[in-house]
Amino acid sequence: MECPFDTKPRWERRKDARPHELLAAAIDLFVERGFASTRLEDVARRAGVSKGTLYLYFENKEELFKAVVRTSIVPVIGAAESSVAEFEGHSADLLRKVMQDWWERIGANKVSGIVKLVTAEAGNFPELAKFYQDEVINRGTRMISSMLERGIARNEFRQVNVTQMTQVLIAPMLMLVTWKHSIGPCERGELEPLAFLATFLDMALHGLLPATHVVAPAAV
Amino acid sequence: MECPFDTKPRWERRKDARPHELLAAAIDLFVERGFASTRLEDVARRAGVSKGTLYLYFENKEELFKAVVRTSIVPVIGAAESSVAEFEGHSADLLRKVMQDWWERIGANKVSGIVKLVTAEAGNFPELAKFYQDEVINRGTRMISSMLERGIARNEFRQVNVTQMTQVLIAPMLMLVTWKHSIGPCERGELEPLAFLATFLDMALHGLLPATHVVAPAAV
Amino acid sequence: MECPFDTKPRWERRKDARPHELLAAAIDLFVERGFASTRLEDVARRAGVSKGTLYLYFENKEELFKAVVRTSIVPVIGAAESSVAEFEGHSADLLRKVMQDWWERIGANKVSGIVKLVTAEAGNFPELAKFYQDEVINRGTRMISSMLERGIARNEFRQVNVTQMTQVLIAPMLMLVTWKHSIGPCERGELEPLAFLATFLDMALHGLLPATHVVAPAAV
Amino acid sequence: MECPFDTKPRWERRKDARPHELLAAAIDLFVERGFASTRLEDVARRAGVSKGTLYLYFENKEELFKAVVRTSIVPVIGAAESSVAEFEGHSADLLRKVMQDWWERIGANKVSGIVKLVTAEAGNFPELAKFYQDEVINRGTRMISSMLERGIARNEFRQVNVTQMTQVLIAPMLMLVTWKHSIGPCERGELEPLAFLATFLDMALHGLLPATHVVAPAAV
DNA sequence: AATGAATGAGCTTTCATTCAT
DNA sequence: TATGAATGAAAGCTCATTCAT
Repeated sequence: MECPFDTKPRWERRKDARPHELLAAAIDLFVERGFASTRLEDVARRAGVSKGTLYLYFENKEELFKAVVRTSIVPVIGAAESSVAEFEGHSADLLRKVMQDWWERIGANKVSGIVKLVTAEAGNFPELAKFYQDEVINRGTRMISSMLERGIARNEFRQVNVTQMTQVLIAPMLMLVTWKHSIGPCERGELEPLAFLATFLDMALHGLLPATHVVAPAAV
Repeated sequence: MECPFDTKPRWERRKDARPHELLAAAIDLFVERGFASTRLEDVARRAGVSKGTLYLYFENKEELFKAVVRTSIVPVIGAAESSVAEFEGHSADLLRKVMQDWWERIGANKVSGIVKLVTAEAGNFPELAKFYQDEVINRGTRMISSMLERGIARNEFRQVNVTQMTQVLIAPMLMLVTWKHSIGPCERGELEPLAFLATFLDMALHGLLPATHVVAPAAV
Repeated sequence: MECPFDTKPRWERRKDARPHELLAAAIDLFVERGFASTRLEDVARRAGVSKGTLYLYFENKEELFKAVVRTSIVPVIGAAESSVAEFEGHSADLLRKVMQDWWERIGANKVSGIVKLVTAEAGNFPELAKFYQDEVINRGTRMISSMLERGIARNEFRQVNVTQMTQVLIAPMLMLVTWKHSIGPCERGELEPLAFLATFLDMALHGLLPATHVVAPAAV
Repeated sequence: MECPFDTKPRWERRKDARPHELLAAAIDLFVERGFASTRLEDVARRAGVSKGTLYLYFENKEELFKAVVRTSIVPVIGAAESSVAEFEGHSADLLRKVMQDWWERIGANKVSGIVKLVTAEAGNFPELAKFYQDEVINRGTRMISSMLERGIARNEFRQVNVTQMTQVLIAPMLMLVTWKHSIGPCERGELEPLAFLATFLDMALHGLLPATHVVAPAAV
């Protein structure tokens, strides 16, 4: 006789869990092997389902990848947008907060591998590139720019070139991610990410804050 | 008098030119599509030869790639090593020179695509990763470290942590390359590479030069 | 009522039958063309499937070949081992039985082509050679030797050199197989295999049986 | 200053030697690797010439192989034919002589590899098969048959079935060759070829000689 | 909803043969 | 006569996607 509880067939109980399990498996493998080299069969196996099942939930490999981005990265941008919209303090502190959140939710996380993957393979998958551009880069860029504009409007930042400064702020994140997922693992002398970010922020704020501010140089 | 019919031979014998032509085609395609996605048939076609011809000059795809690295990147490292060995002036100027040379010969060049390719795909091709590690990363790292040690020995630099500072100096080059070959092309607001490098150098020298020194922001 | 249009599905799902069908196709083609010259696409086509399907069931060409050997030859050795272990009569009769079984299950059969193939190509495929050595030759040799030792122990055979006599007993089988799959088909005057085997057995028993025995020429 | 003798350019002096050198290289490689697996480039290299040169002397791979057979095997058949035509003694001695000559000039020699190669690959190269059939097998068969007929005509042999006995006489040679070039090298307990041939001859003569003859059994 | 067998285009590599030099 | 660069048809194997069950 079987246990009277939990008699529902497993697949039924799991109906809602499937997409999560598949996405979790997908993110792992995409991060490990990149987009082109990840085999859908492996994703399915890691999620404990068959290849066909994967196609019930995701139209194809690209849609699966988009879903991974949508669940792992886009929400972080949304949160950052909210931070910018709702923050009440000094813009320098807002900037610090946004960078710190990025580090916690992406940089230090497995998800950073997805960011690196896009920089690595976007060229070969134009549709993915476009999707990522629209959903992540443009929104992220806009968010950072709006943060700068807020600072300028409140006279907390100098009248810098917003577009260019936006790139400068993105750069260290991009670098950390590239480092972590390519050269980094081979190197002995680690690039200490938090110290690096701090240095970068100091440098950036040096260019952003009105002249009267004095910033102590950070230890790299 | 020429024959009025199309007398073009089925092929032309160009033993000496072939390797160059093939390497040129290979570098173009590797940069455009990456290692895995580059088809040897396309390389051959672009060089104006057949698939088989390529194999007369390069044992296989990996060897072709190594040859590309050997001809396009390794010599730049060699030149930098010589610079470090032979330079007579202040170590800060040496540092500037090395960075500038890098920018001219790699960063601003198509070759930068190869550097980016390696960061993108090394994980999937361990033998290539090892080759690049040995021939480029280790040598490059050693070269930069020796430059720092020279500065310290001559009391031109402070007693910094050489290993870590080496990474910091590599980082902006890595970033420029990543930027240029992934996000960059999609962006409107360009990251101005020379300005970026200059900023980085200033920041680095700020940490390197003895406290008494006053450094005017340098134009790279 | 059947649909009057051609409703044949693009493919049919025959999981259980496939391995057999593929092995049957493989054995035919291996026997016809040898190992190196057999194209997996042809094997697949003969089995009525596509190239890819073959790889669902066999990891690669060598594994396919091993599977052919395992299903067609190895069991015959197993059966012979059992015969030797269980036989109760005179060792000369056991020897006759084993040779006769070999003829029925291998020599007279298509499978003999596999034996010939191995002698023909083992030199070019060391891994296959090792496999066949382990699974067939060593086991077969041991089986024949044990048969001889049984005869000697029971005083039914003379104290011959077991190792050498084992080779002698293998030789005619090898010859028949070589003959059948190379010179034989071209020849008009057939080598009558059964008569040949009988002659050989008589000769061998002449050397094996104690002097006092008188053996009537046996019909195998 | 150079030696005044031997000033002719090497290629001129070698003009006549070329075919020999190529044939020698070809026989080595055909024996080592078989027909299909032997690369003409390797043959050329071993002969110390270029691939193109090989094609000056031999139309293609098959013609090269035919030439190998013509120089290494056909003459032995010719010699045997002469023996049969000119021999003056007892036919049994003629038979022994022919077998012994075969052993010395083919069986014990590298050339035996060519015989084995044909049994191994004839099926895949019909034109070679036909050539070998005409030049070697048919002539060889005829030669052996004529030897038997001579014996019968001179009342030195019984009235046996010539066709079948011819096959029986070919068989041990075929077996030795197969053994030597496939299973043999793997086996510990060597099949002693000369003893094996002697046994076979005794057995054959037992069937050939008139009843009054008494033949001592040979030690296998 | 779930499965996994089946497909076939695509890619790297090999080598007999040709032919410009 | 001699060379060896160039060709291109194969062949083994992979994997995203489809679809009968």
